[in-house]
Amino acid sequence: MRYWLMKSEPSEYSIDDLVRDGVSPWFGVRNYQARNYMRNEMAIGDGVLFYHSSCAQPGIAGIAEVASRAYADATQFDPNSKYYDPKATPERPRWFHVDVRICRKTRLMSLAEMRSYPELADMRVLARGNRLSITPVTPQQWRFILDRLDRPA
DNA sequence: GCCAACGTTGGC
DNA sequence: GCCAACGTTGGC
Repeated sequence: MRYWLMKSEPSEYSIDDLVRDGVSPWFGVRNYQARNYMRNEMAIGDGVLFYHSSCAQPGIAGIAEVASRAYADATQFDPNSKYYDPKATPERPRWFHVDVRICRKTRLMSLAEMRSYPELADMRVLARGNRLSITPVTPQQWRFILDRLDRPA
C-alpha cells in the first residue's frame, strides 16, 4: 500500500468531476517519470491526494484511490486529441495510466497551508522547481494530511 | 502575463 | 553523448 499526490488542473478535470464520475482514467500524462510511477509502482487500493494545480486556489481538494492496474492511454492514438502522440501505436503504446476512484471531496488544503506545516516540508510536490504531476507521499505525510483535513485550516 | 525551473529535442 | 534551444509547468 503506497500513497501518491496527483495533480490535475480543475479547468480540465476537477474533484467535482471525479465526484460526478466516481471512477475516471487518469489520461493525458506525457511525462516518463509520472508514467513510470503509474505503470510500475501503483497498485489497486493505493491512496491518492487529488491536487488542484494551475488555478486560483492550488491545493489538495480530495481523497481518491487507485482503482486499476496501468493500461494504455487511448488518447495517444487519437489524432483529434490534444494528447495524440504520433510515435505511439497500439502495438507499441508509449503512455499508460491507471483509473482513479473518488473516496471523498475534502476541504481545500491550500499550497500555502501545506507549506506552513513542518511535517510536510519534505513532500516532493513542495520541492523547489518541482513540476512532476505525480509524486510519492510517505505514510507519515498521508496520515498527517488526512488528520488535518478533518479540522479547519 | 511573467518567469524560474525543468524536460525534451535534435544537430553535431 | 553533449548541450543549446525550445516548449511546458505552475505559482505568483
